[in-house]
Amino acid sequence: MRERHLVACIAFDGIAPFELGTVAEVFAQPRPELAVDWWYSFTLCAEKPGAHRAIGGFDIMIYTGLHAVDRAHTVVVPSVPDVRGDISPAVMHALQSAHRRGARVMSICTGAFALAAAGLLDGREATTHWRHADLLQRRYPRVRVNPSVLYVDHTDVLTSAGTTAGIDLCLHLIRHDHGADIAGRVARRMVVATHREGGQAQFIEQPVAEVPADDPIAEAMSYANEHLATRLSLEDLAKVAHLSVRQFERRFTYATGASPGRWVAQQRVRAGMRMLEKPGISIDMVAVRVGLTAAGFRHHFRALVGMSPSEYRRQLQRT
DNA sequence: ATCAAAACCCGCCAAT
DNA sequence: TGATTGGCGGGTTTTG
Repeated sequence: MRERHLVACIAFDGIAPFELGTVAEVFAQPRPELAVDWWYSFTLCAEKPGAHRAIGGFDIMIYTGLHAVDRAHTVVVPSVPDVRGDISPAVMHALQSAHRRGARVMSICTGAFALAAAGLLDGREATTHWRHADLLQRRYPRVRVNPSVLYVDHTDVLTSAGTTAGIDLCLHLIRHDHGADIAGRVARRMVVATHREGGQAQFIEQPVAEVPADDPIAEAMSYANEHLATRLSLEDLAKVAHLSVRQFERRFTYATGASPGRWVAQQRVRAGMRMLEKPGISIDMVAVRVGLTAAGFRHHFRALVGMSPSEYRRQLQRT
């Protein structure tokens, strides 16, 4: 058992409970079932310990001051209450010295404003909720704001977009710390998508779960997921949904943000990715299992993941 | 790596 | 009258 990995999360008055909850769920929840040799130790802290009002009108009692940040290996800022307001000097200083010490500093949603105020994003690419991207850019011109990704990872500094993208970033960190297999199991425990790539457009990707279960589109989606190895033409899927091809296309795109063909290709790559995470199965075999030729699988994999299947697999070994 | 054929995607629009 | 539907054309993407 190596030294405990300390995660300090900084809260403010007006804290966003969802973002905070995300971080707590990922890092504070004990995971004995994972059988990893270390896990995180989570501390919620604030400049002034005591009751802090959360969005929704309830109070969160915080017992620890910013000194928790001084010992943390990872510092999280899940949101700031006012994107136009100033960050207190004490918080800025805590972030700066944590970063100087070599701690990882990450933000979710508007938390990027705190990182930017502390100067940690100067000259670097960063993201935040798309609604505040313009303001972030205007207030901190030296930050290269990219509003169309889910998260940006600079290893030492990480930023993520609105709300659920924070989950993606947390899972991304777990993937880095513990490997894709563990990250996938945590994701499955949380019942969220295993792996949404950081580079994906914020608007395009929508979880399947947002489609009501009795929706014909949802039926076509689960049919597709269960029959990835087969052909799955537009016509097939439209038939499953009991819709005309044209209407199916239209409603599918409306429901998911992606056209049927693209979505199916994505599902194929994702399924292939999960298979690649287990050693032993050849890439050609994976391709067949997800309904693509080897060349087609490589092609789509690279387009979606940004690296070849073999690179992806090699990268997992190194963790 | 290249290329033709097939499939997909989406604006358009007449018919419900 | 406004919303929904579904066929068509043809530019774009995928496949083999």
